[in-house]
Amino acid sequence: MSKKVTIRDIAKESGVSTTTVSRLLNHVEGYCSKETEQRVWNAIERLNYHPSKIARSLVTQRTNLIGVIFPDIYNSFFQDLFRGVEEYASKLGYQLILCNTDGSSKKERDYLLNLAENLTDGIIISTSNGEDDNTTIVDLHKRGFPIVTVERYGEELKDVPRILFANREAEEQVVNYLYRCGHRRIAYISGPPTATNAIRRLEGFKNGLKQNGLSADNSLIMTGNYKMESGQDCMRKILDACMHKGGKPDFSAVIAGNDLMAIGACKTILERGLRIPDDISVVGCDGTMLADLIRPKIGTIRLGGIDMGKKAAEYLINEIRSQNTEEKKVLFQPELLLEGRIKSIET
Amino acid sequence: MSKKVTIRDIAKESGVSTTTVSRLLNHVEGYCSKETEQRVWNAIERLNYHPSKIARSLVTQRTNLIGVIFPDIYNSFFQDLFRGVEEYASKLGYQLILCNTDGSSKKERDYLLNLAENLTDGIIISTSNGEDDNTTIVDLHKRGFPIVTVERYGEELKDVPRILFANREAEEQVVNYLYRCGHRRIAYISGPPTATNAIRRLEGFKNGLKQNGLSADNSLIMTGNYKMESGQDCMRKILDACMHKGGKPDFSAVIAGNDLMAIGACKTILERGLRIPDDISVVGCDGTMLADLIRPKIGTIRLGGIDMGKKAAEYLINEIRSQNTEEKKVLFQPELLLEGRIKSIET
DNA sequence: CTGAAAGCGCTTACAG
DNA sequence: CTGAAAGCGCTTACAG
Repeated sequence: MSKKVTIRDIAKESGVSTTTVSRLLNHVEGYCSKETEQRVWNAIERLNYHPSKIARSLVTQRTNLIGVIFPDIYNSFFQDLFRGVEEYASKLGYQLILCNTDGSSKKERDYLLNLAENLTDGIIISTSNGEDDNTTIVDLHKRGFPIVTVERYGEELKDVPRILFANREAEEQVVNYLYRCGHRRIAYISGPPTATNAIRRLEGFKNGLKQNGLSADNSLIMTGNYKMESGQDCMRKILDACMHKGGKPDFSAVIAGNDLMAIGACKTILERGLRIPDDISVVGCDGTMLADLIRPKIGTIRLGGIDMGKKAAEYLINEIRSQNTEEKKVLFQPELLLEGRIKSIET
Repeated sequence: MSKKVTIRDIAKESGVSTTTVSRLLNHVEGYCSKETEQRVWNAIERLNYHPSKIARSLVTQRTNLIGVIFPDIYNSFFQDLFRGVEEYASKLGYQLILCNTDGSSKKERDYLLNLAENLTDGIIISTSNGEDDNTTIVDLHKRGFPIVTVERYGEELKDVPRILFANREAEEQVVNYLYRCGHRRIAYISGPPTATNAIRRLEGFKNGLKQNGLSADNSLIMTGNYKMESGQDCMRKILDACMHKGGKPDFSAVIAGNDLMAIGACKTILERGLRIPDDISVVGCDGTMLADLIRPKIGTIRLGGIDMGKKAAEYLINEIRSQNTEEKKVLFQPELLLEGRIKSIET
């Protein structure tokens, strides 16, 4: 790489001090005659000068970098989240460092420490999609490092700014909707029991049953791991256990903890020669493109990842700029996409 | 944020010089007695010291940051690419800054300059999915800045390390396969004519026809924009123009420039009451999860985004470390996923 | 085995 | 309107 052009070279070239060049670069007004200014801009152009962000950061103690930590770039919720953060943050001059953890607590911890102490001005960390270890987050927050969590739960996080999704309410509403459509026996395929949001969704499902005077039947509830294959497997087990003599299932709907498992369930249902939604209505969760693309369409729940990302960025940047110290906590409400995707049953 | 702990504090605390602390931190061997070393580690632990990456970068002139620029985080090819880069680069201690351009040349240019001159040690930039402006890339490369391109074409890039996909060959092979299955009239839905890879795929399609003694029929070729809706639209137009009296189409297969458009085409086909693949076989391109998930399955072409990402990272890191100055150019070959997804026609 | 000192490329009080 | 100088927190020849 050809010799680096520094602010000194510009100062020399245009016959001013580095102070003046720096002021111009940072648009500090009123310290420079128009004529001098022009000379400096010319020199910058001529030498093709670009100030070093690193050097600037060392003195300003800000990098304008935001760390975003999540477990899985293939998951559309996190894609949405990233887009939301980016949309908000890029307008304010921040760039994003994206860290993929594969759900590993160790990676999560490494990234957190790595990004926190040095490199970024703040961090947005979402759920690990598994068992969340929050100790490092709490540590950092206590030390005053700007950090915002998304979909992480735990009493220890109560002072940390956070973005949450109403998981329980979401599944309750789905059950209510199904009930109104005449469904009385509903199966459930849960995400991994280590993931808080999976637990909450399952709780919501059970609450929903109770609210409608239905009782939970354990042979209709299976535990998967948020992957498609587990949706297939769980559906197989449920169908094996719950068929009427006539070859028809003794339940009329299945809810899965996410869209991928719901799609897995669909595969099994179709393989068994059953129809969706005529024999079984299927509802996923996440509002992914997949739910719209597959035929027949399945019901799903939109989480609003983009808006959650924007809000997370807003909270974080306020923290960074120490504005607005009021409590930062928001619960995002579900948007149900069920219309036309659920069979209505005469009751 | 509580007062920052610096290397000075550690030096003072453990009664050595900052030089010694620095050496320990950087694992420069043989400059420290075991006993002193222990004192230093203790102090680091006690004060919870984390060295500033920024300060280090200023003196070493390296940030261990790699910029990754692509147009669309929702596109699975770029997700694969990112994963590949990450897998390779993270092992060597690099972190990634991800920049989403939405296909905008201006954003692309801004990110390039922004990342290049200051922040990152090198950049991997993929196609913009539209008309690619390569001038900034060439500039940076000439100045000796490490940069690797993925799926960007143009004579001006001939000296820049690059990762390419055999777009032409891919579609040629698809046509050959379809021909062997007995297909004689094949429709094509192209990506945007501003995108070089779309052009090449279309060329490959036409080459394939020619190689098999078939002639291109313009009423069977439509231009979309890589989005699903355009696949639907194009398919509609083709069907409107090319139906036999009996309500059956006068072609037996359609190839789309990517999976999303292929899925759009499927929707239209099914809406018209036609069957896949019995009436029309469908082939996309990208090897996305979508192609496997939708029913009926459609044919597709795997690009190998993860491997391309790994190779890109390898090239880039070699450039950064000035190793291995031989020509860096590789053409990735397609892997066809057509088995069992194409109708065989008696001829 | 250890350290004093220069320097990476900026910004910013302070003085004029 | 302008600049000399200190300093951000490290690394690294150089000297011992």
